Amino acid sequence: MLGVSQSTVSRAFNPKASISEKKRQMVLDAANKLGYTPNAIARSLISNRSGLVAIALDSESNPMYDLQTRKLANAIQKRGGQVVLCPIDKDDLDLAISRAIEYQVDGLIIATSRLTSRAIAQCEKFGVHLSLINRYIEGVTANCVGLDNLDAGIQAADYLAGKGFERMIYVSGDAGSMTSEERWKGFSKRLSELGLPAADYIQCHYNFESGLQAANEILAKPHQPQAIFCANDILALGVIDGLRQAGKNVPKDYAVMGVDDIPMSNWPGYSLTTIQQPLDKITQLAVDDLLSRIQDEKEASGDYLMHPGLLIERGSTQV
Amino acid sequence: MLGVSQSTVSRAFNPKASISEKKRQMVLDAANKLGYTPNAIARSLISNRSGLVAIALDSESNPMYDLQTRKLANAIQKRGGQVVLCPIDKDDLDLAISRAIEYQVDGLIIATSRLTSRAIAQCEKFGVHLSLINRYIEGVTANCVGLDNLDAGIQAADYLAGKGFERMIYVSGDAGSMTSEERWKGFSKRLSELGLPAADYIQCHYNFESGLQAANEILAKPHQPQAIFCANDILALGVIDGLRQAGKNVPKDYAVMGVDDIPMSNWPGYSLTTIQQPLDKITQLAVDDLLSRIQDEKEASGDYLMHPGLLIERGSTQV
DNA sequence: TTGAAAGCGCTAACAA
DNA sequence: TTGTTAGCGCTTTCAA
Repeated sequence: MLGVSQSTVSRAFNPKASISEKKRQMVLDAANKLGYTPNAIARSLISNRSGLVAIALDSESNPMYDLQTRKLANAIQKRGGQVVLCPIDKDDLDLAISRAIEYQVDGLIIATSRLTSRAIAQCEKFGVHLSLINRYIEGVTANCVGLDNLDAGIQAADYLAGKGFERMIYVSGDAGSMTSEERWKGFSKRLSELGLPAADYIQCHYNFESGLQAANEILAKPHQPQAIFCANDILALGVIDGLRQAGKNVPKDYAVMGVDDIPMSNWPGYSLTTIQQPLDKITQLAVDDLLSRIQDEKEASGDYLMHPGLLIERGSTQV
Repeated sequence: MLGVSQSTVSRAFNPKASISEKKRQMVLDAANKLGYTPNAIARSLISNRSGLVAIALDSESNPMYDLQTRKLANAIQKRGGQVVLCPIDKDDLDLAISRAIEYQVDGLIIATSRLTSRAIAQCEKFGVHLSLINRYIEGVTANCVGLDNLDAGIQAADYLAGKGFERMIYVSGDAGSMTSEERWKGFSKRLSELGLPAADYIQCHYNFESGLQAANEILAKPHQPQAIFCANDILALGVIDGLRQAGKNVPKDYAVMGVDDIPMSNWPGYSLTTIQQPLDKITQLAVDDLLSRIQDEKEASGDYLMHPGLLIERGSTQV
C-alpha cells in the first residue's frame, strides 16, 4: 500500500477515468514492481461484460477453417477481446455453447458448425451477440459476412467458358450447405445464359476423401466432362488425385478448379485454379462488427455483407 | 423464488454438495424452466479457479498444430475445462500471455510457440500450470509429453538402411528446434552404428516452401543421395514437389520420408512414408496431467514422457 | 481529483 | 440438510 485507495488503483488502469497523471504513473509503476495485474474476471462480474468471444469449431479438421480460426483469433485479440474455443462435439452439440454461456461470453462466431437451433436460441436469450461467417440462419438475429457465392459460381462459369470448355460438371459440398448451393446456382445459371449445355451435378462432401470418390463417379459417366468445378478446394484436390490415380492427366484430360485458395492449392503438385476468399477482409469485418455491437450494446441489423472472390488462375485449368 | 436460499441453489448445481435429492431436482427443474445457468465467472472469483486453460498458438498455420489444437480443445472440454486461445503475435510475444493471466487461466499448454522467458516466468509467478508438448524449456517447472524424437531418428535410419539405401541426407527443421535436433541425433548415430556413410545435413525450416528450396539444394549436391529423411511431413511434401518440379521421380530417383503423419501425407499424390506421432495419446496425457495438477494444486514433477512413433510405410520409399 | 461504500453472482464457513 | 453471513476483486455512484 502506497497510501491510495482501491478506487484510485482501478482508475489508474482505466484509460478514460478521471485521475491525475502523476497518481496514475505512481500506481502503474508500483503495479509493475509488485507484479500486479487487474483481475479481468472480477471486472467482468461488475461490468457485466466478459470480453470473451467464442468461436464455434467443428471437430473435423479442415485447412480453410483452421486458417479462418487463426485469423479470427488474431483479430479479436488485437481488438482487446479474448478468444474462447467452442469445439462442437458430435455427441453433444449444445454442450460447448451452454458452457460458453456459463462463462458469459459476449459474442459467438459461427463459421463452421451445424449447431442446433436450441443452442442459438440460448445465445439470443442470454444476450450473446452472434456473427455468422459464410452462412445464413433463418430467423436468427445475427449479422453475416462472407464470400459472394453466387458470384463465385458465375466467375467460374465465365472463366471455364472463356477457356473454350463446353461439357462441365459441378462437384457439390455437403447436402444442404448454403455455400455449395449458391455456387451451383450461379454456375448453372451463367452457363445457361451463355447458351452452353447444362452442367452435370455430383452430390458430395466438403473433404478430400469425397473428392477421391467423386473422381471415380466422374470417370464412370457416359458423357465425359472437359471441366470440373468443385465447391471448394479440398474437394478439388481430392478430385485431382482421384483422376490421376486412374491414370488421367490434369489439366490435359480434365480442367479442375475450386473455391477458397487454401495453401495446398498453391503447392506445385496441384497448382489449382481457384476463386480466392477475401479471408482477411471477411474476418476483419466480422470481428469489427461483432465487437462494436458488443461495445455499444447494439442489436444485429441482420445484414449479409457479401464480398466477391478473386479468381486465381493456375495450372490445373491451363493445358 | 420458490422458497429456497441462494446456497441451496448453489448446492443443487454442485454434484458433491450435501443436499436432498428432492430439493436438488426442484431447483434444477425450476432453473431449467426459467433458463437459469450458474455464472462461471462469479464462481471462479470465489473459488480461485477459473476452469480456463490457454493454448498458445503460433500465427503461422501448420496442419500438425491445427490438428493438435483441435484435439487438445476437445480433450479439455470433455474434462470440464474451457479453452482460451493465446495467439502469439510476432510483434508482441507477451501480450497474449499477460492477457490470459488477467483472465486467471489455470493452465497453459505450449505446443508450438517460442515464447519469451519473461512470459513463462509470469506464468510461474501467477501460479499458471504449464504443460509442454514436444519441447523442453530449461529451468521451467512444467511437465512435458511428446514423441520420442531420438527413437524416431533411429527408426528412420533402420528403415532406410533396411531398404538398401546408403547415401542419405537429413533435411532439418528450424534452427535450434529440439525436435529436429533429436531426430537428427538419432538418425546420424544409428547410421554410424550400422557402418553406413554419414548423412548429409541441410538446414531448413518447418514449412512447405522451405522444402521446395531444400529440393533444389539437394539437386545441386555433388554426391546425390538415394534417400531423404525430413524433420517433418510438411517439409517432406515440399521436398517431393520440389524434386518433381525438376523432373525427378519420387520414389524412383529419391526415397523421401518424414515425421508426423499429417492428413496430406496420406493423399495419393504424395503417399509419404512417415513416422506417426501418437497424437491422441500425447494430447490425452498432457490434458489429463495438466487438469489433475490444477485440481490437486500439485506442482509439476518436471517429467518428460516420451512416446515412440509408429513407422507408416507408404509409396514414397518403395520403388 | 479522490476516498468511502455498495454490490456484481457466487461459494464456504458457521449456525441452526 | 438447510439458511445466514461474509467476502472473492473489481467498478461505480456519491460525497468530500
